[in-house]
Amino acid sequence: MLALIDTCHATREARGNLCACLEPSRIERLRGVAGDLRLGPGDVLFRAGQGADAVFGLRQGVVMQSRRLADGRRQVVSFHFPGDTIGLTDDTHGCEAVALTRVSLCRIPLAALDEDPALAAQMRRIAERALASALEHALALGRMTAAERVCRFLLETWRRCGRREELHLPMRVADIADHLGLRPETVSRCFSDLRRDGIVGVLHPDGTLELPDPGRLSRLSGQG
Amino acid sequence: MLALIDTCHATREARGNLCACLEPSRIERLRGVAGDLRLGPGDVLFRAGQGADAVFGLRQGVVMQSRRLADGRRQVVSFHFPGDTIGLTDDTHGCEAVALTRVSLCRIPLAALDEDPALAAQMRRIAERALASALEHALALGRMTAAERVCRFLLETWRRCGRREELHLPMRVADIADHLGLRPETVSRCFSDLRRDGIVGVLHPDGTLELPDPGRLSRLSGQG
DNA sequence: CGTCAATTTGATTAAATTCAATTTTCGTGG
DNA sequence: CCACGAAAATTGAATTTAATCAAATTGACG
Repeated sequence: MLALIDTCHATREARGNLCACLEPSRIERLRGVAGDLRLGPGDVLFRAGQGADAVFGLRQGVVMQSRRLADGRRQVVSFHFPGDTIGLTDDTHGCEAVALTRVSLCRIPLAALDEDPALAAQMRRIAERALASALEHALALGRMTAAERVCRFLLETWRRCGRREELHLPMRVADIADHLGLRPETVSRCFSDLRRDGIVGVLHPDGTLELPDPGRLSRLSGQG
Repeated sequence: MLALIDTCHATREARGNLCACLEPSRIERLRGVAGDLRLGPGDVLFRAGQGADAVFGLRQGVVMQSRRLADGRRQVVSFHFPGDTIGLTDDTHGCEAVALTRVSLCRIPLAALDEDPALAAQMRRIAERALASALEHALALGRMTAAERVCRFLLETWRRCGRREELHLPMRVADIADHLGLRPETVSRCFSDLRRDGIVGVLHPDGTLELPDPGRLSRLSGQG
């Protein structure tokens, strides 16, 4: 567990790591309450409607959060990558969280927040960032074309995964579609167009996609 | 100012009143730091990009928050009604906030949060609710038809305004359209259809709309 | 009463969905 | 290692929804 929290701390990013803000002494204290968790592809971290008594720091792997309307229509709320904090909600989970790959998380009981004001403050910052990012996403859904949404998604994911040459996308096309408010066929067509124009490389069977020119993606994503 | 905070406290709702959670002694302390603010229609509370050093409790009136893409496309992020807390963000405002009516607010410096853990905790709850509501909205934008979005908007606004027989809608059709990711013409057509079917009454010149049967609206809003 | 802006309504167009068919990928077992 | 079957992704054609363009109506305000 010691190693776990250290790794969690090492992954620190401006984005939203719960431990990122804490001084060593605080982290020391956190060790006592944080739990370890490992999941495989398809495993459920929590379900919609379930009570929330902890948040999770994602160390390794990719997690997807989604909601459903009664008639089956699905909205994929977010994809999470290492360093992200998952499970932030008001007493009851509104979404279901599923692992898309092998995943390793550390579990932080909400009770720990009441005991540590610095942790609670960091939690608020994370909630604020999540809110800002949800509003950005709403702007994309409400005001961007299909092509723009796909470009923005790739660009955003690229940024969040460390701006490497290649992107690892373990989710299915249908998941991306439900994230962007589109149909899988539409997402597929957008990918094909981007490939044809040389803006993205081929999508390898393992989910790896090459991004030769993120700058061009940016221009196509409606002033991202 | 005393009366202001009392009113703010009196407006308490489960929804998101900053003062709602506080015991009288806390509120007493808040009096020392909270400021009063009054705006008229069209006045700007804050702009996008501006640093955020305070949040605002809305006592009276309606406030609209919006963002813009570089090419002019606009997303109306939210409408706020009495009892709401406005201005929650990560250090810099991502939206512009404008008064749609005469508005009265109390201003709470963020510094006050550092001094009062209970206030900070309430702030976190408010951020979490705002996040949940932003995700709901994203679901609507991504997965609902134009008619469903309009019904959901009316229903949601009706709930937030105290479930009265009539609804006060001081915003323009274009504002609702930019909120729902639609064009004004489309929103207008949806309203006309609802009127034709007797689901809403006439929209009076002062912005008042009668809602004879919220239950039917609910059924039309995609399992709202 | 006249002007301007906002809304409403109508006709046409464009974008994305839907339906359908084909190809590719992936897991399983021979 | 290769063949087979199921699931996913891709591509094509038709349809639907909402956007766009355009005109008429309504309402606010001097």
